[in-house]
Amino acid sequence: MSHTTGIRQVQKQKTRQALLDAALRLLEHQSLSSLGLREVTRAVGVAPTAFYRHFDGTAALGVALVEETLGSLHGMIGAVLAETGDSEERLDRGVELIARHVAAQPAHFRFIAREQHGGVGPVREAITAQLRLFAEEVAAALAAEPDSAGWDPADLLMLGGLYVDHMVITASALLDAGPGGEEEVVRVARRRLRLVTLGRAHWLDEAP
Amino acid sequence: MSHTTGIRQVQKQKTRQALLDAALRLLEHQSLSSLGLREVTRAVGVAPTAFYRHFDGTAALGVALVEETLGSLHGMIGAVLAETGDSEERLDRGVELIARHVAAQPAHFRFIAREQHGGVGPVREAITAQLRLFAEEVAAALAAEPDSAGWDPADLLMLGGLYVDHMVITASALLDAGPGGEEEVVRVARRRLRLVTLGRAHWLDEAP
DNA sequence: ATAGTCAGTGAACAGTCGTACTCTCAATTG
DNA sequence: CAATTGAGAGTACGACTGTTCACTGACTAT
Repeated sequence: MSHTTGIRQVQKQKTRQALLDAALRLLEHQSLSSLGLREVTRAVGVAPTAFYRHFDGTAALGVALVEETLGSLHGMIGAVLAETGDSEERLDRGVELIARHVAAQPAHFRFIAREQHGGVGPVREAITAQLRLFAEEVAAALAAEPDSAGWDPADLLMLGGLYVDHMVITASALLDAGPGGEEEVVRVARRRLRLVTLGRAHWLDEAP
Repeated sequence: MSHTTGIRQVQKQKTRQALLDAALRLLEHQSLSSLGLREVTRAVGVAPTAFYRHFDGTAALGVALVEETLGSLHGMIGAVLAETGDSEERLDRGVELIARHVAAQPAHFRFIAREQHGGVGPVREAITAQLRLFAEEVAAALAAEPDSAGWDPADLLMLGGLYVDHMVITASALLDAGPGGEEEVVRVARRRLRLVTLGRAHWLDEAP
């Protein structure tokens, strides 16, 4: 075996990441379908043709950005939901978690919110698939709770989807809210969640 | 006074509408920020320069499309909510109303969902403003109901916003769902609304 | 040491784009 | 009637786009 550092591979990954970073920055003020291939390479300081060494086109770059953004979030929500403690407490913690992540990586969430219904098919589908995965994870976490006794699995998935959609809406609202307006968004998001939780508590009151 | 038919004005409005229609059709598979001015005029069969007689640019055209799409919906929701009848019944009717409108004018709703978080600032703001108006209308309609006795106005606005956001999500889901999958979307949307309604019924159970 | 691999270069291609001009000629006005 | 208006046509401009091709030269495997 050799002590090869793999300089080649490392450098390639480095420029690839540079392309992703530059694209994400450019996408803060426009959508993917209007993002030019040359625009990205220019921002990195690389010849336009070098782009093809990493991606087939801007659409493929978009899909990679989806993975980068949402791939790292898996399990995190489940971890929060699995925490012990008061229901109200967990709820607040979940909202806070979102707020912190959005504040830490605004561009990533902006991108997701923007391209969730955007004009580039493959990217849209990638986001939809990831969000559905999240909904299933949340549903699985909910199923483990005693409050979910007697619930139809399909209804749990419905609830999970409701939470996920709300998460996306909240993230987007946080981005749209200027600095200082975030507190109000968080307050409303918490009340919304409380209302949903109330509905959940009385879901089985009626006859199915 | 004259019996002028105003042929000039009529023709202008006609081509203006043709531009809007053509743009809406083109926007089904791309987003506004990538829509070319020439692309639209080509679809209409008009010289590119003629575009400026009607809009400052594609952004202004987008704002006009927002007005056209959401302007006609005002009051409709209020009318549904004002209907007498069982709460469950009204709920189903509301979902059905959305489903019918989305099926009747898919392109309009696709446009709204796509540009709500899109890359064109003025359009995004126009949509946000209209949706907030809807939320306020819904809140006002809810306030008139006996179930809302004792509710904080801010909480009613929260609930109205929840309904509106849910409406947008449902519309988008209907568009993404292929033909035949719509029934499932409607079913889930109804269950979501029922859960929210349940939460609403028990909102005042706890101490504020 | 040598041959091969491959990330990145640079020039050139045919298009498309937005916008500024001038011009036309039918509808309107007085 | 004649004078004016204004929606749309036509041309031209420079700038930008995605993609192709042959190429260099540092790294890699043998």
